[in-house]
Amino acid sequence: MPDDPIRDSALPARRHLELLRLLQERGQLTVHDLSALFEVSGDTIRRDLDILASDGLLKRTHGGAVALDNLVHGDTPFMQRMSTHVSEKKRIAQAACKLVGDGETLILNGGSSTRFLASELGELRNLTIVTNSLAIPAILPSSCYSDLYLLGGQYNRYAQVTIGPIGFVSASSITADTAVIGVGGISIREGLTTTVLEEAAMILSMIKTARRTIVLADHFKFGRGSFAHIAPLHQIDLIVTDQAPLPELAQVLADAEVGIIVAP
Amino acid sequence: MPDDPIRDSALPARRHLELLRLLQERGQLTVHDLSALFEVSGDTIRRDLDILASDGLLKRTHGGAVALDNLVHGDTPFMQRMSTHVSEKKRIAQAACKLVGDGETLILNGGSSTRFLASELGELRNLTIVTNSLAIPAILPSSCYSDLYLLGGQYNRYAQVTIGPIGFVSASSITADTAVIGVGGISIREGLTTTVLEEAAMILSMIKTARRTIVLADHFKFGRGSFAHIAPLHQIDLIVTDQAPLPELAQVLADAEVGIIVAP
DNA sequence: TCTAAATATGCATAAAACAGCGGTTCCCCC
DNA sequence: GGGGGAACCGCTGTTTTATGCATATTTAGA
Repeated sequence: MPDDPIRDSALPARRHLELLRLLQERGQLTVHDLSALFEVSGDTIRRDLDILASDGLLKRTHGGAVALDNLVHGDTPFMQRMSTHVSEKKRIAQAACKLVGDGETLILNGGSSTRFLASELGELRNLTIVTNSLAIPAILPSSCYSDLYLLGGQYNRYAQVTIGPIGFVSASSITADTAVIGVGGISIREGLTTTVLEEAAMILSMIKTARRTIVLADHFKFGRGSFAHIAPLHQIDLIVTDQAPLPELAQVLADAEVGIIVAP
Repeated sequence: MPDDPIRDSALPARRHLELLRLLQERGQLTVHDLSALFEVSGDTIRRDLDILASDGLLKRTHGGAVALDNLVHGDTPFMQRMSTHVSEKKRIAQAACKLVGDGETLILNGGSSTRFLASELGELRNLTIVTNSLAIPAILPSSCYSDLYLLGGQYNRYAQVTIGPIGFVSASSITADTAVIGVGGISIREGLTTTVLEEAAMILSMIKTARRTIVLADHFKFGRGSFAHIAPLHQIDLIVTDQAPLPELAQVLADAEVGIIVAP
């Protein structure tokens, strides 16, 4: 409408951009405020937020939305990552559990996804687990493992992991059945990526140490690339996710012989 | 006294994030404080905490919640040791602190005494710390160290330590200024002893890696011998305790050129 | 042991979300 | 120029959620 000064750009996309900018600035938005600001109904705002939430650009809540720091360079508080997309990660963890058998040797890296997996392993028995996460030993059900090894190295306070070489545990080399890896992004051009540079090399070692590699990734990771490259896609065997990737990425994964399991 | 007024916390999710941030900062929260801070009823806070607890993001307690990092694994017999002779161990830790200077490299083994020491290091700066305890990184004041290394190895659930060779950290050998060691017993006949067999060899390696060894031991340890022998008394330099040992042991220690510091 | 505080449970209320409907606008293509 | 369709928007009634309050119960601490 020509009578409106600022809001004449009635395009929804414009409103979405403005909305994200505001969110970045304030950390949270309420439907009520936005409705007044843009002079549209609450329903419209609600629909906008739903769309943005389904794109993983914000976290929808009762009454509005809150920001989720998806900066590529990850100084985002770990607890925040633990508290976003909780239901997706839980479902992924439960699906991944079924891929593991009693008595296997697992390597787990230290991310929020692998933590959820660790807490879901209660049904299994006699696992041997190797990890660089200091949180996993605390939450891992003690009934599921017979041996648990922690990889030594420099401690990263934010991620609560150690970073170092993994070639040896107890002074001798190891081979594992399965590496279960949480990553920062999965994209066609960059492959697997993560936010912490030093961690990338460590994760690659984990992949090479294991006969089979399972990557845990919610669908928001698809198409995203963090700055530290871990490995090309063909180095992994399986991706467990909550929603199938877009056809283009799916095709590339198929060509690379990477299986995809979508958690129900 | 709440220096940080939370202004617009209309959204529950925002409150949850803020709450987790506070928790990470303070380690523990009370329902009462949070209720005042966010200006909502205690019931609401209680429900929030329940949700976050069910997501595995914190540990619920009577009256509030604690961070998972600070959680000393529920019902380990280790907790009993943490809660016995508390005042003695605190005094010992404070006295031992004064023996450490800024910028030193410390090796700490994983016992209740060294944990108390770790929590008292807040005044120091630029330490490099090497430990096999998974609890120490969680309680160590982040202001005191510039680097923190965790020794890898097999995880002992009860003591929350790793057991393995310490010769390498990040693939290269190390030398430390000071090893601070908590032991199970100090006796004339058996020297230094501990309860976990595998740990004994590891502690001896720590002692040999450091130029100086300080043993933390409350007076109940004197004359007691656990079954795993660590080293003879002459291998250490100092004992920090809360009460002087009996003359006979004191004489042997003097002959072995071991200094004794009695915490006031 | 005893007492005060904290929790659990049920309920009431207001706000927000959801689902469906109809109107409008814009664009594409005939 | 003019359908036809798709997207956008606001409205209405119903359902869900968040919150606070009252009561009974449990817990922690003196």
